[in-house]
Amino acid sequence: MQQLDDIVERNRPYKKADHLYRQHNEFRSIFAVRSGSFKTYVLSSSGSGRVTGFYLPGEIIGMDGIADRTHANSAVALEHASICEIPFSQLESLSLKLPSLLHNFFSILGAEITKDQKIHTILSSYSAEQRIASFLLGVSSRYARVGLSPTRFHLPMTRGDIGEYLGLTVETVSRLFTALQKKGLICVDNREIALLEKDELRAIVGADEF
Amino acid sequence: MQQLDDIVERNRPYKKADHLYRQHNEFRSIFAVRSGSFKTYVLSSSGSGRVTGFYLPGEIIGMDGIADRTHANSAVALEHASICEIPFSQLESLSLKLPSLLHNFFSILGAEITKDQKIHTILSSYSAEQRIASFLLGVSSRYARVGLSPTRFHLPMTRGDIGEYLGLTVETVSRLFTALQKKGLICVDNREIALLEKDELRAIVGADEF
DNA sequence: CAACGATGTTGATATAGCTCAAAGATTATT
DNA sequence: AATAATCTTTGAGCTATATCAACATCGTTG
Repeated sequence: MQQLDDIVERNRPYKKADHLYRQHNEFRSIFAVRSGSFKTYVLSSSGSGRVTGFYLPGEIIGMDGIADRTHANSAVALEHASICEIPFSQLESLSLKLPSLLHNFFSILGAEITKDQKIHTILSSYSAEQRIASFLLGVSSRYARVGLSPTRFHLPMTRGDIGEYLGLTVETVSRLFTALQKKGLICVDNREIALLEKDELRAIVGADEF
Repeated sequence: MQQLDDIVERNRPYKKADHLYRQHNEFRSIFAVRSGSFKTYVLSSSGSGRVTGFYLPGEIIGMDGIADRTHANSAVALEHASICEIPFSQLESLSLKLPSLLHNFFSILGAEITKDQKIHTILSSYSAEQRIASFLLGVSSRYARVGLSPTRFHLPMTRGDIGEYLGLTVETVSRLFTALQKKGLICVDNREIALLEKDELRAIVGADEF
């Protein structure tokens, strides 16, 4: 643990809209979010970006660069944020000496794979309402993991970001937030969300997740 | 290389519809496809499965189990197939001794992550026609990688499988195959596909892929 | 070889979510 | 404080794709 701590660099804080890295940048490090949040996105050649992920405190960003040593996404802060930078080459060499570190790191990579495959299922088979319900429950349990409230939280991203991430338009996201509120399942005050009826949200998603 | 070879187990061949592993099975190994092909899928509680991936010769299956030591998908042979089984715990301990093996393995995991994120973009923003074009070009370059023709190939999966994978219905997949054929971009004879105008397919996809 | 189940195609119709538009709310900038 | 820019909401109409249905083809098995 001490040895891992030694290779970690605590960077300057990032403010909203600061980039952690950009698409095609050389891959050097992965980053652990300490506070705040980031989104990753790709720019299609037609200009319009698509959000590929959101990263909340305690989560790891940057694994999109491991394969070909070039970042496939850009990563940008959604609000004031701070991170720990972990130089990949040092992580790699330290892994060779610390089996438990290697094991943990494999788990982190595996979790990223499992997470991405779950989104595949969501995008290929869920209705708009199911996507939103699933998204809210997902954010909820991610906040819970770091000791924050799973029922009342702040969304750091715009409706547009959520839409891009879930393959929906802004308008659809907005309408569904309103609709879920009318049904009494959530309470929306701009970006402040309260999940009032988690079980009903789970019922909407249907699958045995969360 | 010899040491890696020593831990690899060459299993009995699999025939169509044989399972390599099933959802919730304990994770023990990853598998390299030697010949034939597999699909991975999840069963939603509502019964209907969703295909999460196709695996062609030279590709690695099973990384969905690394995170929590339990397979998140099932994997089933689409045709006669053979694999190499690589017990994960042995791969892990061998990685500690062979830095280049570790490095390669990280690259493989990274490539899986990059691939899954690309599908995310496809599903969240491409039209049905773009999805099909992208899928065909993807299969083409994957066959090319193992020395097979990138312009004439056999699809081992059903239209239904393709539809589930791309978030489309069977009917839409079928109609688009017909439509692309009418435009003269591809030639379809049941599961035999010829890509006649790759550049035009690329133009449909639009992005700078392939 | 006949017959059955699985797969593939095509057509007609329905609908979920998109597009376009406009106004209101919030946040950032001067 | 005023203004601009961005974000959010709501409405009306449209369209890409789903759904439903019927039939054709393929491949397997008795």
